[in-house]
Amino acid sequence: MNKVSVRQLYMSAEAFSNKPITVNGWIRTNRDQKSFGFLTLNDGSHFNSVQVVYEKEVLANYDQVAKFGAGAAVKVTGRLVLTPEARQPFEIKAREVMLEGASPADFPIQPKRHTREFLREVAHLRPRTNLFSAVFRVRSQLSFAVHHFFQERGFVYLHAPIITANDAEGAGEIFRVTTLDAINPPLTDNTVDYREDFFGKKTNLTVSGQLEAEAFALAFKDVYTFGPTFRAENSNTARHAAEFWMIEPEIAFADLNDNMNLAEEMVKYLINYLLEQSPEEMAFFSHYVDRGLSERLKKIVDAKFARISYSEAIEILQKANADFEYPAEWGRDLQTEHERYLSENVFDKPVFVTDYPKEIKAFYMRLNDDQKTVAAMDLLAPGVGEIIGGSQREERADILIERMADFKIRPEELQWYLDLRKYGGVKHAGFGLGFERALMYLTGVSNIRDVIPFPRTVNSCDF
RNA sequence: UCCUCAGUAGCUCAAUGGCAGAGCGACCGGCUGUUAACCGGUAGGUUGCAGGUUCGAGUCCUGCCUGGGGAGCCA
Repeated sequence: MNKVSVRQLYMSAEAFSNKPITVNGWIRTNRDQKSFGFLTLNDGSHFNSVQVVYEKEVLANYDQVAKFGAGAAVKVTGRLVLTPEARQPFEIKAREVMLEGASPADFPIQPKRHTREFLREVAHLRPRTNLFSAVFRVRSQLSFAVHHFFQERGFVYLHAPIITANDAEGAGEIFRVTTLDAINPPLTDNTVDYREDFFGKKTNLTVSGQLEAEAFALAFKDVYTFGPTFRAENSNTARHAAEFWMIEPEIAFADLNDNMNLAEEMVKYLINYLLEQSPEEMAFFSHYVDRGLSERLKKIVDAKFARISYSEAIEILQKANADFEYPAEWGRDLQTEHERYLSENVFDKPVFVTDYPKEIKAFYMRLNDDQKTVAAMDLLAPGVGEIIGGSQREERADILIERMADFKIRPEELQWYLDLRKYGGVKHAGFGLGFERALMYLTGVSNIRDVIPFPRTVNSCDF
């Protein structure tokens, strides 16, 4: 028997026309009548489902099939019939419908509208809904697109460590990694003695693979990381998670402009990739999740991203005819309301903001000639805010050491990082792209918890 | 962490301090082409938890828990 996926049917329906096939999947809806009925069957291989027609005079178990509930798994054997005049392009005339796994009446995903909040509580079952079926197939596609983009350009993919002893990145609160007994840890002078811990020192989950990526960039020239990242921040927003994935390219012999060019090229590549590879899903998002999404994304591909300096941004904001809760002021970080105003009102497309005051950015960012700003860049996208943060890195050892001192980072903690400047150091740059933020931007899904299979956030680690 | 809104049937929501309800879903029945089918009927409740005020609390007060939205932090 020819076992096929629903995707195969949609890809080449003609080839299967009138042929006997077997499809395995889960019932979305079951509508029975007196002598025949219809199953909507989805197997996850395609956004769309396939309609199965079953008839009393064909199926010996008709009465049982008519009672199969939503969520039940079945194996359907029958003949594919093209139905160009009907609402669906084809259907399966069943010769046999076998129950593989029953689903009682209390199956939570019923054929009715559910809120995202409710579906989060049944995260193990929500992939069987239209929305999450689309989201997670696109998530898979987008991961692949990221690799495609960099591999086509000769970048080397680097697996940065998940566990690290770097405590100096300043990228946020960390999760401690330890095997010590939490109730009775080894003490020396009344403080926990991490020399007795697994690694013989304090260790934590990574907050960024950047420092390691820099080491590899200064060997392979163009590299990227793509892996999980952990932040123990007590953030309670729709765009923060404790565990998320980040893409961090790092390019050598390159400056901030090269960096922005790469970021812009990548964002456009990812959009194009999804529009081509996931047309059904993107059409669904554009219709039901964020109206007009596809058209907006297409416009972005053709647009030149705006680029302004932080100082220019402050000027625009100060002259703006807008009622900000906090007025823009040079030296202070941009508020969310400022970022939104810039990306949504002023430019209505992604905008790079560059050259921030050194005090509000990380120690490794390259000091500009004005001695007041650093070669940093944030990409602000309408609707989701900051999706990329990056910079040209400080390659001058003496200045880097001064900057570390400003941030109270002892050089011996990052001797290996300083070594990179000592031995063949060269100008280089890189950025971090929040994978989920990109996914939110590209799908129109507005809560990060709805683009992560099993999200981890403050006070929530279920499943 | 702060501000704010909410928590009542499986889900989404009503209910002036005075009998706890509807729609959807489920279940049962009907229907010869349905497609988030349609028509008729049935069942379904510790009103988030713990106290308090009151003759009487879903409703008012206090504390806690959970969730949404916003802010900060950031990707």
